This record gives sequence, C-alpha cells and structure tokens, in this order.
Amino acid sequence: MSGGLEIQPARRRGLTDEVAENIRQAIFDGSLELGERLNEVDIADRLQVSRGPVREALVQLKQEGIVTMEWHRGAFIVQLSADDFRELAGLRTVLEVFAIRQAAAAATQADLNNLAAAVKALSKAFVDQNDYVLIQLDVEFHDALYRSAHHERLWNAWSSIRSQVLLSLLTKRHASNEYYRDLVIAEHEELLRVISSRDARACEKAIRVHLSDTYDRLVSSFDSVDVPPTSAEH
Amino acid sequence: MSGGLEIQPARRRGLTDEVAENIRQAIFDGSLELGERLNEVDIADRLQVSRGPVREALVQLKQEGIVTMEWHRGAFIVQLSADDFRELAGLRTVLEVFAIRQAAAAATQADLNNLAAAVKALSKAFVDQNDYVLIQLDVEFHDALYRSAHHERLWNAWSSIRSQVLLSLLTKRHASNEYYRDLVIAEHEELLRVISSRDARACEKAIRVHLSDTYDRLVSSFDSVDVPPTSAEH
DNA sequence: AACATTCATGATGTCAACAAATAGTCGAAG
DNA sequence: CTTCGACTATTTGTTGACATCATGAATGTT
Repeated sequence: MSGGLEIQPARRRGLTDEVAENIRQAIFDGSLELGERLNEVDIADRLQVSRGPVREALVQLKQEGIVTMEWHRGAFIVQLSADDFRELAGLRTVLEVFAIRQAAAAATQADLNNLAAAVKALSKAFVDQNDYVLIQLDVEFHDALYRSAHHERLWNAWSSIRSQVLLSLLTKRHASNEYYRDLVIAEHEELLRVISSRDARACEKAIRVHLSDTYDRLVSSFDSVDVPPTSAEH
Repeated sequence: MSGGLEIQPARRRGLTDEVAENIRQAIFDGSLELGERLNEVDIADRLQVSRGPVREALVQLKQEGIVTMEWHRGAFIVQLSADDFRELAGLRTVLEVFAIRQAAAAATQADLNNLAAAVKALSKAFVDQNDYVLIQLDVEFHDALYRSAHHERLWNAWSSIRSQVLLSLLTKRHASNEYYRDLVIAEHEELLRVISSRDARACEKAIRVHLSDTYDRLVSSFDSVDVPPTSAEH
C-alpha cells in the first residue's frame, strides 16, 4: 500500500443488489439448476423481501446474460450452448486484447500490485486443489486486468459477459481440469510480466495465447460431454 | 424480399419498454436537459403509469449509459465529458472492427440487402438536410452492420453504448456538420462495398478510416466549444 | 454575523394487494 | 381414442400506499 487512506465509497446498497448477489451465487454454486425457472414469489419469500427488489434483481441478472426473461412467462437460468461458448470466446478475446493494451499503456503501480496480488492468490489456492475457488480467482485476475485499463465502458462490457464466462468455466470445469493444473499459474505470471514491461505487442500475443489455451479445450469439450436433456426424461 | 413470410415474434411489450422508449426519445430530441434530474413520480404522472414501470425503465436506461442512478438520490441524465467521448470512440472501434470482420465472413444476402437499404435511406435523407434524422440513419446503418455479424453478445455490447454514441453525435452535431455533408454517403457506400467483397483486411481498414473521420473531428471539438458550467452561474 | 442543529419537505426504497395473461386440466364432440 | 375448446389455477404485470432517506430552510447558539 503506497499512499494514505483510500476513501472507499461506502455506498449504501439497496435490497436489489443483495437479492441479485444471492441469486448469482446460487446459480454459480449449483443450488439452482441450469434452465430452471425462477419463481418471483418463491425467491421473495425465501429471502424475506417483497417482489419489487426481486424483479429489479432479475432485470440486472438478465443484463449479465445469466437469466432470460419472457413476457408473462418469467425468468429462466440460461443454458449455454456451444455457439454461446464460441461467442463468449470471440468477444472476450476482442475485449481483453483491447484491455491489456490499454493496461500496458495506463497501468499505475497500484494496478500492477493488484495484478501481482491476484497472481499470488491464485498460486496459493493452487495447492488447495479446489477447482471452484481456482476458477473464481482466475476470473478475479482478469477483473484486475480490466480495471488496470482504466476504461469505464470497457469494464461495463466485461461486466456484461463476466458472469457468463464464470458460469461457463464452472460448468465445464471437469473438461479444463488438467489445463488448470499445468498452465494457469505460469500463464498469469507471464501476463503480469508483459504488462509490467509495457510492451503492447507482447501483451496482445500473451493474452491471445492465454485465451486460446482456455477456450480451445473448452469448446472441443462440447463434442464429447454435451448431453441433450430430452434423453433423461422417463 | 427473397423468401416467404418471416415470422415476426410479435412480442407483447410491457409498460417498462414503453416508458423507456419515451424517456429515450425525450433525451434525444432535447425535451430533457442534459444533467437533469429525472423525477419518478413526475414521469409516472406524465405517462399515466405507476412508478414501478418507470423505475424498471430507468434501470434499463442506466444500463444503456445515458442515465446515472444514485441510492436515494434518483436518476440523472448523463453529461458526456471529453474522456467519455474518447472511451466511446475507442471501445466502439474495437467492437466495430470485430463486427465488420464477422460480417464479412457471415453476412447473408438478406444482410447485404439491409445494409444497402440503410445506405439508400441515408442518401435519400441527405437532400432533406436534416442533421437529426441523418445522424439517426447513420447509426441505423451501423445497427445493420452489427446485425450482419450474427453475434448476439456483440449486439448486446453495441446496445450498451449505442444510446451514448447517438447522444454524443446529436449533441455535437454542429461540430460534425461539414463532415457529414462531405463524407457520410461515400464512406458508407464504401463500407457496404468491402463487406460485399468479403475482404476482411479491407473491411477493417475501411471501418477504421470511417470511425477516425467521425471521432477525430468530434473529440477536437471539445477544445473549442466545451463550456464549464461554473461560469454560467449568477 | 457566522455556524451548527433541528425539523419540515419531498424524493426514493419497499411492500402488499389487484389485474392480466399463460399453461395445464378437464370435459365434450368427432 | 383423439382432438379441440373452455376453464381454472398459478404466475407475472401493475398499482397505490407506507417506510426510509437526503436536502434545505428555519432556528438557536457562539
């Protein structure tokens, strides 16, 4: 910590954010099935709030792309298809190449410290061998990367796919298991290194390699593991 | 129209979308001042609806980046700064380069027809000499471009800055006046041409030129016309 | 006179009840 | 037995009222 006291916003959050966070976590940790319908009154009762905040929270989650809403039919948790995976990979690559180039140009020392801290947390969690937290810390490193770009709208764009990316990694974690074991630490260290060097060219190359390593294996996993839900009935 | 009857979703929209569209238009046509506070009950009364739909509409507009919301303080129409302009230009360029490359690869004949129709509408409006509609048709061409990419999440990313782009062009229209007069038709025709040729390289170059022509002049306009609001008081 | 405190005002946040619409069920006709 | 249609039940869309908070004016103090 270099400077003095960072004034933290201390924003008062309403129930909407609270509810949204609850539902989000419930989706991520598997408490809610993929494709499941989200009953407003059910959620409201469970969280001891009225339906108003629940509705606004659902709108928020819809914007994050992890639930869909249909008129008078309600909200459903998304089930990402192979095409969705490809879309996410493509758009994320575009955004992140831009992000790392901006970061290479504009990152402060504090940003680099945050990135380093994220890598360290990742290394530490590595020995625990828990895929769930490992994936979350992976995404949090990329959060730090986007933040280092100091670009509000880029951050918003990332936010609108972040939950989907996290969800896709979590649901397909078995497919990316050995990848994580081998490469995750080394590649993130490399990303930190090239950002620190402020070599935009090297940054772009490193991030492309990293995302390819992540998604090539993931997309191919659809060929083997994708199960149509119709076969499971009766 | 090549094929038969395109089944249009015929989605029933709720009041929320209706309200959002109203406010959006009011912002664009200048009925609402930039920076103005949006009173929920005032809007609700004016549109003869309750506050519920109004609140949800404001959340939607917040996601589009044309209003900001603070806890217990309400919603305000954004005032884009010079930095905001730069952010919009940078992110839009990244997205649109991606979009035109995807379009070059995946555009159908129907997409090309839509693009051609957009160019034609632009040419037609050119003689009317109305900046307001000219700018809107410009943006609609780019809508068609993004749609031709057939990439849902890219479209969402564009949607989340589209209103801001439109607003920025409308508020600075005097600065881009002569630009539009000279280049707008030719450049859009060029874009249509390179997409049709499916030459990804040429596409990227053309879109970069087009966006540079749009934004270089716009950003520089801040140096001359930007007035700090503090000097106007008393 | 200048400043801090109190309190009234008006806004947003939240809630519970009402209206509208969908989906599944039951029944009758072919 | 199948199919079409109406009906009922459940869920969402909308509303008006209540609770909570921020703002600014009025008042008392130094």
